[in-house]
Amino acid sequence: MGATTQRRGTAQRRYERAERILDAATGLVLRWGYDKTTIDDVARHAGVAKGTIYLHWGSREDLFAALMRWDRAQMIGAVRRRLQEDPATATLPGLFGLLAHELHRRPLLQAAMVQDSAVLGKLVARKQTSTTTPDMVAPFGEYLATLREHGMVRADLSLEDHLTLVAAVLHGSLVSLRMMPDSLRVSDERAGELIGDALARAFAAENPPSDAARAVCADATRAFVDQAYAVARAKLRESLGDDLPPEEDLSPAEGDPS
Amino acid sequence: MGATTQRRGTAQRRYERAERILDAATGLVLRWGYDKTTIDDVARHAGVAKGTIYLHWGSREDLFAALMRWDRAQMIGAVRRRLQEDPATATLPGLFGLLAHELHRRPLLQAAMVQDSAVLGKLVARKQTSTTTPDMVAPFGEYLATLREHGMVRADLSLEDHLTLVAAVLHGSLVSLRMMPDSLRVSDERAGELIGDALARAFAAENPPSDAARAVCADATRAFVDQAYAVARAKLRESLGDDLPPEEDLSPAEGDPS
DNA sequence: AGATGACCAGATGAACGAATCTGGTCACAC
DNA sequence: GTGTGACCAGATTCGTTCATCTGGTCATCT
Repeated sequence: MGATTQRRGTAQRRYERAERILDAATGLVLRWGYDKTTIDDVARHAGVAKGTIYLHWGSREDLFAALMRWDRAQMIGAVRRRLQEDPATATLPGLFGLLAHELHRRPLLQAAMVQDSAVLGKLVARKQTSTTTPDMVAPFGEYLATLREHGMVRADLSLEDHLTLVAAVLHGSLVSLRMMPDSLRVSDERAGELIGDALARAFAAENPPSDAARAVCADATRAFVDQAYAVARAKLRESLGDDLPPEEDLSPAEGDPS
Repeated sequence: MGATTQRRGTAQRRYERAERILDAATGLVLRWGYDKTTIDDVARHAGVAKGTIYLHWGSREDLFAALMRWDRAQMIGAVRRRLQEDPATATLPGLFGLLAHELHRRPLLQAAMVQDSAVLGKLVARKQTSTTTPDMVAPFGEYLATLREHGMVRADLSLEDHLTLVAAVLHGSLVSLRMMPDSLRVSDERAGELIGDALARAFAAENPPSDAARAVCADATRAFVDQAYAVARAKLRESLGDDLPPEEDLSPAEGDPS
């Protein structure tokens, strides 16, 4: 019993330290850009020694890969939590609106999505970040198929059509908001609403769905997000190893990237 | 009479030469990028002497400004021509679909819109290209107001909302198409359809419009495009001066940027 | 009058060497 | 067992120099 407690204490402290390092790295990359952010800087801001970082990750590259995965897992986790808190959001518009909203709150993921070389520097050339996550294409296709069977979305759009529109709208909203003159800019919140709504309307079938269809859609939406979350967690575990606590032990800070 | 004919022949030849130069410059910028394209290169490809370019434009910068304006005027001209040929396209979805389609055919305007530094090089940092053309914001607002009065679009979206969605979707479609894996990519034609359709659905009012409303909308659409074309032409005239023939004397090649 | 291309001042880019920086290591301290 | 930071090889940066390039000019030719 005591050995188990001690073991848990150590892993918890390691995870918290990893988080501190990831937090520090995030802040510095956003401020100075990837190229200018050194391991030494990260260590100092995280309040650890430089060598300590190598206790968590084997190389600089691994640290920054962990960063993206961490932010992504947190975003999907936040969407999932919102879905759980408010069942009314378990719809197609709800899902896209939440996704857009969470994405708009995450400058690092935004930078990755728009391949912002000011932030990501050499990472841009090296990693061709796709707006689709390959692992999630098939599950998204299945989710859409479920919606289509229940008359929730138009039957005349292919998976490619759907992905094109989702990618275009999510991506475009990030960039065009930045470029919009101040007098014409809408809030991030509003942008999220507009995006969710526009996609929902673009995909909506002619006839209003039945209540039973809505219920199936809600279940399918939650299942899809659960799956996305599981994939994101698995990826993050590749970067954090045993430092990542089991799912039920998430730290309270997760979901608030500050 | 004879002097007038001679005058016209000279101006026509000047305009054609200007077009040859602009055509050559376009091709080279797309191939080598703005930074690598020299005036000497342009002259050689256009089959004129280097000094001849300075008979049309005072500086390298002016030449490349003319380039963008030329392409833009051609795009809007093409949209306008399509509207005239097929009155059924004089609708909101028709307009956006045509715009998207023409934009997808114009790599230079695309590069400007997405601020592609591979193509535009130093021009990117210098000129903060907005996805909105300031001169066209108010006319677009008026066009929307007309549509709203006649129940053609939702009454709950502001001008900012509309612009946000238009900018996001047009812009996003350019970028995300490039980033989509080959197996998932749709054709440019299809992308244009999807975009026009999505925006139309996003903006559509609840109730189907009357035939009278449709007619007003068609008139308003044509008037809006006419106005956009006039603005684009005025801008182009700033770059070409008297070399630009009056509107009715457009060369047959205009509309086919090849 | 109009087109041309050699010329030139200033800009650019490549090469080089020296100084500095940085990712990764590991002996040492606790 | 864990955390540390001095150390070091290689990478990067920066200033200097010089060769080459390029935008713009204008005397010359047609």
